[in-house]
Amino acid sequence: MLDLQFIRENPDLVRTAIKNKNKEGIDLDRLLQLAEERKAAAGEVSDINRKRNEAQAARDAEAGKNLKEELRAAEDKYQQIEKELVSILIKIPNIPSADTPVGPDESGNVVVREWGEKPQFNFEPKAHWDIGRDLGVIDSEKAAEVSGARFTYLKGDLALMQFALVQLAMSVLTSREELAKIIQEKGLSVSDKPFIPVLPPVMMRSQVMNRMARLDPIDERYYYEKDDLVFVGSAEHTMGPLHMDEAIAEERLPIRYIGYSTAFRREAGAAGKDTRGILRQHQFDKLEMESFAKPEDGLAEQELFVGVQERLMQLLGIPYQVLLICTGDMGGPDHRQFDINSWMPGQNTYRETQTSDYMGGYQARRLNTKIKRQDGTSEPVHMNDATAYAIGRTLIAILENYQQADGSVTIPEALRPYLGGREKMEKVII
RNA sequence: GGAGGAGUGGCUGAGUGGUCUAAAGCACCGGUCUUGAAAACCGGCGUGGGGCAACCCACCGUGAGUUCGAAUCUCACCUCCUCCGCCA
Repeated sequence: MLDLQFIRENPDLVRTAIKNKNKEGIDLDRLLQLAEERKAAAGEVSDINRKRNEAQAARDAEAGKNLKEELRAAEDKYQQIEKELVSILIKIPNIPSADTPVGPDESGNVVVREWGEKPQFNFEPKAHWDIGRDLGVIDSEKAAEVSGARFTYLKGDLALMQFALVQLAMSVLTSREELAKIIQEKGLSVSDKPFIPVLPPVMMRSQVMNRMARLDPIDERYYYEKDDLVFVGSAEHTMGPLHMDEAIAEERLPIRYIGYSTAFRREAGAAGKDTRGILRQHQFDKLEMESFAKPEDGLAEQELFVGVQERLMQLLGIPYQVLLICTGDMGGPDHRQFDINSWMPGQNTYRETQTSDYMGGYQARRLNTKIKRQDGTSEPVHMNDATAYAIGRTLIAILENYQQADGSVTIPEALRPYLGGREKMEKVII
C-alpha cells in the first residue's frame, strides 16, 4: 500500500505507475475524492463526539440519546467511505524505481549482466526430465498416481543435493567474511551483517497474507478454509511479517533473514505450461532472503541480494543472465525487480531461477513495521526479498549443465563435500 | 479436543459504570547540582487523525452490543498461561 498523503501530493507519478504497470481500471480520481470525503466525515464524527462528551459531563440523557443516533449515522457514513477508499488504495501498485525500464511485458526486460561459459556438448544434451528419469532420481509417474500432476518424488543423489544446496547457501549467507567479499566486489556501501537462518511456518492466516499484499490472486493459493489458513507460496510470506506491528530501532537495521521452506502454488493460470519435469510444481523447496533496512539503504541492499544470488550460481558454475525487469512485467508491490535466468542447455534456453524484489515501504505500511529513528520520528521500514536457491530449478540447471555423454551427471565441486566427496551422481537402483 | 485463568503505555502494574484528561514505579530525554559521573531534585516522556494555533477527536487484545455514559457489564473471536486428554 502506498501512503495516501504521497498519492495526494504526487497524483501524476501514481497515474504513470498505474499505466506503466498495466493496472488500468484503477480509479485514482475517485480515490482522491474519497480522501476528501473521508476527511470531512472524520471531522463530523469528531464533532459529534465532542458534543457527546459534553452531554455526558452534564448528565444530559436526552441530548445524549440524540447524539448517539447522530454518531451512529456519521460513523456508518465514515465506514462506507473508508471501505471504498481502502479497496482502491490497496490496488494501487508501487512506484517503479527511476532506473526501471518502461515496457509492456517481458519483452521490455533488460539484460544487465551475463556470467559463465555455456557448456559445449559433443552430443545432443537432454532435458532434465529425461536425465532424471534415466538416473532414477526424478519419479514423476508414481507421483502423478499418488498426488497428481506437478508433484514429484526426488530420490538418491538428487535428494541429497537439495540438502547440499541448503548447506552451501547457509555457509555463505551466515558468514560476515563471505558477505564482505561480495560487497567489496560490487563496490557497495552496505553492512556486512550476516543473515539469520529461519525455518518459518508454511501456513499462515489469510489476513496476514493480505497485509503482505500476496493473498490475491487467491486462485494461486492453497487455502484451508476450515481454519482460515493459507499455504505459503514462498518463505517470503511468513518472513515478511516477522516484525509486523513493531517499531525497530534504527541502529538495529539492517535485519537479514535466510529462510528455508516448502512453497505451495496452485499454478492456476499455467494449465499446460511446463508440464514436463520439475520446473513448475505445486510444491517445491526454496531458500529465501528477506531484509529490513533503512529507506536510504534499500536500493543498495537489493544490489547486495543480487550479488549474493550471483555468487551462489557462480559457486555452482551455472551460466546466468541478470535481468532488470520492466514496468509491465514486474510485481505490483515492487519498486524494483531483478531476475536471474540460468542457462538450461537441455531446453536450449535461459529459465528464471531467482528473483529479487525491492518493495520500499509498500509492504511495511500495511504490516505496520516501522523504523524508530534516533530523532524520535518513525516511518515504514524498507523491505527486500529475494530467492537464494529455488531448489528445484537449481537442480534442473545442475542436471542439464553437468550432464555427460554416458548419461551420468557430474556433481559441481562446491557440492561434493556434502555428497561424500563423490564426483558423479549415482544411479538409483531399486 | 476438555476445564480454568489472563490480556492496560517501551517494561512492571493499579484501576470492576461517571473529574480515567489511565495511578505509581522502572527505563528513556532535558535541566539544576558536580571537575566529570552517580545520587537527589525539577520538567518532559504513547500512537493515529483534524486545526495556522490554543486546542479538539479516537485508541486499555480485536469486533459487535447494553447504557445518557464502558478499561470496567454482555456476546463472539484472537493470543498467552495452567491442568487434563492425544501425539512426532
